Amino acid sequence: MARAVASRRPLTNARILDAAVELIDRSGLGDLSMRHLGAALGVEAMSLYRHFPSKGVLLEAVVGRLLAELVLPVPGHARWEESFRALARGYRQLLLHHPNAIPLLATLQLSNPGALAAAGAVMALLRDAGFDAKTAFHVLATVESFVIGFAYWEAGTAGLRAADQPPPVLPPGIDPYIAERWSAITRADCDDAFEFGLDVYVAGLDRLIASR
Amino acid sequence: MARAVASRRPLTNARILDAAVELIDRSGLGDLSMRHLGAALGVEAMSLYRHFPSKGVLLEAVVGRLLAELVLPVPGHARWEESFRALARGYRQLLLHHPNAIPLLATLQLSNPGALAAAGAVMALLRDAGFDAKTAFHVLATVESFVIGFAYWEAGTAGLRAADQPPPVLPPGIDPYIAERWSAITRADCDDAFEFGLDVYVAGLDRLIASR
DNA sequence: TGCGCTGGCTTACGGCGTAAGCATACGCTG
DNA sequence: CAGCGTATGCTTACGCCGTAAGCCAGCGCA
Repeated sequence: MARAVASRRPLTNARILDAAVELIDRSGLGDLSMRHLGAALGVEAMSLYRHFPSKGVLLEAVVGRLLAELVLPVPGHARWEESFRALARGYRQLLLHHPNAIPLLATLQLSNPGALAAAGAVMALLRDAGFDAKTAFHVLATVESFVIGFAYWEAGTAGLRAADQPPPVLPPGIDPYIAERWSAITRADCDDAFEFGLDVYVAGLDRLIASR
Repeated sequence: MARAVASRRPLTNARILDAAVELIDRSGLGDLSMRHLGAALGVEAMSLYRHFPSKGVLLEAVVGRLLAELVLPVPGHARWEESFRALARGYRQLLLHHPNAIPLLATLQLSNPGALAAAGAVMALLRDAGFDAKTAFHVLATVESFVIGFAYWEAGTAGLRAADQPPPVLPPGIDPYIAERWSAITRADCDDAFEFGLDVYVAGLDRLIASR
């Protein structure tokens, strides 16, 4: 029966991952089941297990594929602050480009080769700028946290609720600025807030350097 | 059969939420199924639907319960930097106290009454300190992002992998400091990194204020 | 020619959220 | 005290899920 299309180009690792990313982007993490993914490829669910031993491993590979999209800074190509900002912005863009995958990236990136490569690039960048290893590591950890946390917040706040029915009921006594803004945060607001966070962080870093 | 224990204290909203939090803390989000939760309470899964219309609503209530643990700053009680740091630390502690619930808090806190109360407290704190509403909102968004992102990273990196079999294989060419540290990040390292992030942020905020 | 390998398919199991309806027991009204 | 409505928990059933186990067509090589 399915023999009719059996002459189809065979499944490959890359084809599966492409389909998985597309499915996640279109329908969200919750709809990424082995059966759906198989159906998207014209194949039965169990066939996928020829290529990935479990769904968990497949998800790790998805994370690797997504992180590979990240453009890493060329060493010594610009002032470190600029490379630093560019990397943070690039990471945010990557996350916003795949908002449904953010929980995945937030959870699984540890020990992922792609993540380690990115981490190494940041470390090199900061050490070239004169930071000692420990401080560079702290910067790495805190900035990565900030970007992921921000994208999470942003996707949840400004993204998901775009076409919701009611602006969620606000309990009384809430801060007036929040009450006004909360239900209509725009992308531009988020851009502003993100750049603000970067400004504050870089300024603080500068001061810390200066005071040593 | 279950009639034997039918004289048990009846289910209440609060009792269910307590059991849910305990179950999450002990066995993780993945094991929080309606059947398990029911079993933990000596009750069938479907009985829970008398008290919560769906699992999603129950999870939102869990988030509310957890956020209620957060100690909010008393207005005008200390220098704003101190209140600010205390709140960030308290939030981090709350998250680390329930590491398995972090994905929940990261996703669901928007529009949650508890979250809005906390947000309002931060806004009040910052406006008392002289920030204009827009800046205060930016600070709120970025700091909240930082704390959640950091706790996520911390729980995943330093927490979950505590008793893993092999330190995960590192691809070659990785940054030497990371290679050395990655597989054995201690809680103290995380404390340092978090305080470092706070220091940098507050310093940057100071400088930004001064330059106005 | 034959044989083993590759890459798919089929079936089946236990667990999930939850829709629908049943049974019990408590508190109110008369 | 009798009778009944309502609150609360139980049972059954449906369609999902991840995946273990085994089957089979067709290809490449000896």
